[in-house]
Amino acid sequence: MRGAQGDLLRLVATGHAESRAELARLSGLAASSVSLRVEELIGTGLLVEEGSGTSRGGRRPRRLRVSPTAGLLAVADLGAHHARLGLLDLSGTPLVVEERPCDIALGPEETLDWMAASFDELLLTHGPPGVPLRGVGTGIPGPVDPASGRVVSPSRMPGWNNFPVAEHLGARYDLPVLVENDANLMAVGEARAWPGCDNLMVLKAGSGIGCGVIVDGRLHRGRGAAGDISHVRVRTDSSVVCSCGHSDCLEAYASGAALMSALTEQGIALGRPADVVAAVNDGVPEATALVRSAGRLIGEVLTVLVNFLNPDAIVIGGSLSTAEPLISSIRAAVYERCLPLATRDLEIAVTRAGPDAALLGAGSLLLDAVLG
Amino acid sequence: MRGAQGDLLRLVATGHAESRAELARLSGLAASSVSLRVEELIGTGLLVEEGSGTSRGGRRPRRLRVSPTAGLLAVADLGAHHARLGLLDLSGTPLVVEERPCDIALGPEETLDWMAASFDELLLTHGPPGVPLRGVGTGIPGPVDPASGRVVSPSRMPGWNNFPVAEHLGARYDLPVLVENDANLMAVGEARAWPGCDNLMVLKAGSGIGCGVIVDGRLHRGRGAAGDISHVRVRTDSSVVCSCGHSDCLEAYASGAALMSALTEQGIALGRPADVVAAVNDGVPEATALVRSAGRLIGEVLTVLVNFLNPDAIVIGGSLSTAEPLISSIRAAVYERCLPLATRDLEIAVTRAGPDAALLGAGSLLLDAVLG
DNA sequence: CCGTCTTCCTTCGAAATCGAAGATAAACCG
DNA sequence: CGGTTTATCTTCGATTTCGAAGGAAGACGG
Repeated sequence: MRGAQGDLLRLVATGHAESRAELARLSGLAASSVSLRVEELIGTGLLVEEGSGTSRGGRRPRRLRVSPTAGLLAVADLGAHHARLGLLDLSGTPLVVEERPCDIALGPEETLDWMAASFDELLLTHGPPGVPLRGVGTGIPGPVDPASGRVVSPSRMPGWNNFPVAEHLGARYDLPVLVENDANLMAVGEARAWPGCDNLMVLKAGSGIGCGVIVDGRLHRGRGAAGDISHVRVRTDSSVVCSCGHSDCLEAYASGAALMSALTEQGIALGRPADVVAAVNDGVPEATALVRSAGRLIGEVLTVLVNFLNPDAIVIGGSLSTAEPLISSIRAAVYERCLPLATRDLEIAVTRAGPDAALLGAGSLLLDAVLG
Repeated sequence: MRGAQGDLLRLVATGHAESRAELARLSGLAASSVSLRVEELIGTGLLVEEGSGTSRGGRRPRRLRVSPTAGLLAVADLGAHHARLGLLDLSGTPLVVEERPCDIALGPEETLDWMAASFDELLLTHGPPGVPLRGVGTGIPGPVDPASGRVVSPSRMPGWNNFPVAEHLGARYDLPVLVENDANLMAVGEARAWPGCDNLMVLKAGSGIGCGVIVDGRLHRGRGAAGDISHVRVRTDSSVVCSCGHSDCLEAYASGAALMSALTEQGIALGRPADVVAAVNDGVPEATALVRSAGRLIGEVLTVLVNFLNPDAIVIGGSLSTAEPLISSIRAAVYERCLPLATRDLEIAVTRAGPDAALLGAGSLLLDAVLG
């Protein structure tokens, strides 16, 4: 699976190429070499030829696909109280996705064991027999050091600090293991849904506020902590001290958790961020006003970043992203205050990849590891 | 100069490789293939063998250099009232650099003609005879569309809006032509002086405030306007309307132009930003106070970007960068307010490449075009 | 319906690249 | 000072990759 062969397989798996001719164009190899390699890949059962594609004026291409029996990826997206778990084939297509309640406060060992048990269960019930598991990946709602696969100073994951998640999973699975921040995975997942957009900011608005950054088509990690916008100081009348020790952090005003506690103070008790959206859709004026103000604050922070990064699109996901007032007030703030040059072709939109974005992103990154 | 040969030449020219062995390691080619190519490059006179390097425990490498007769690059860095002009050899080493007064307000044609005449003069007086000019590049103190080489909505370049600078130069020189924003060029120039730092923010503090961004070792352009931080809203007591139409932009408080006009109001009239630095060094308290406050404002804007981009270093250049209070107040603001995770290994330092950073950056980018 | 055009894919000799083995040259060390 | 180690560079047969030419399959147009 090494070298040129991996490249070709990757191009097919990611949907960038569907025929030998496309592979030749995209890989830069000669058409003859592509044919040779593809023949080998079909021989080893990783690729299959499946009917023919649509003609572009000449002979129809013979469509190539990654074999459904080539392997499976087990991926998860851990949240504070819920996790999404799924199985993907090597082209990143989900076979099954489930959301289950869990509690990361139980600590890393227990949570990861539960995750592994859930994977085993999914494989038993939904995994086609004989298809091998080829990689395991999970998103974490906190900072992750990409090199070591450790959780680093998470703010809301008691007991996880410095825990070697990748190592722990690696001991159980003798396979490529991926551990990455959840917003980063979301960003990678969205990136595939935004072809032609090489620079993307993906905002995850849920209990917390996360952001993943795609630069030049690839996930930008910086030194590991890139994309953090939750502890930016915002301009407000009041003054709130955030858990990070500073005052007036964005997170303290605009995160799902902050909205819920503000609503509780007003006598409206809710259980999870999605309930805030429900309240907004039910026309609860307090909820709508709070969400609007959160959107404005988020938008004001984004103006700085839009001028600086000049992305093609801002994509908003997470459980709050279905609140229309949030999106429109973010849009208003960004378009009002950013440079025309930066907003001229800027799209601000909700997630295209949907709630499985992080799982798809995990699949995408795992594929690279598997085909390394 | 195409393909593998260009790659090898580039590695030597950029200083990444000095011997055949290093070339083999960095290019991924087999050592034997490298030897063949290098022999050819020496044959065509582009590369020369020059003595031997220092041993790393075994046989000493035979040091390779780009031939001084391989070609010249003519580069310029246009400012509002002064331009730096220089000739570089193909390894990006300056043969001569001069600063000359000029006035971009005369419009693009006149300014560019003056630039070309200056290049001709430099070539006559300092260019070794028989060495061909291989590329021409210039930095522009305003936004440049990288694809078309046009100036786009510059704020302080009357008559330049939408002028096709690259095309104009291309008509005069039948050579690769580079036109790029000056802060971007500075960033590229600094990047070579910061090996191992793949993510860099380079601040140009002069009459205006510019910023170039290096992500993953390469210049980040976004849609063409990336790096703009001058029109970010800052938190201040007073309220000033900026030339962009919004209020309280960073540029209106912290740029060299803003500092000069503030000092003029206090009865201290100065001619150029460097005079502000002189005033600070002379212990003029008004100047020092203003520079400190400018540094704090810049630093507060940078906190957002540091959390977001998580760079390896912030490099500060431009004529104000020699004012020590500016640097220290930027440092203080960033270290105080950023996440520990983001500042743990963050370096905040003044330019290593010096006043020629933009010229060196132009050379670096031009080399890519020449060896395309 | 039949020639022409376009695109896709394969065949096969030519050329580039690899990589193992050896030659060269210097540092290290008792 | 001579053997040992380490690193650089070259030689040469084996392998991979290329690319021009041609075959295959369908679109297009009269």
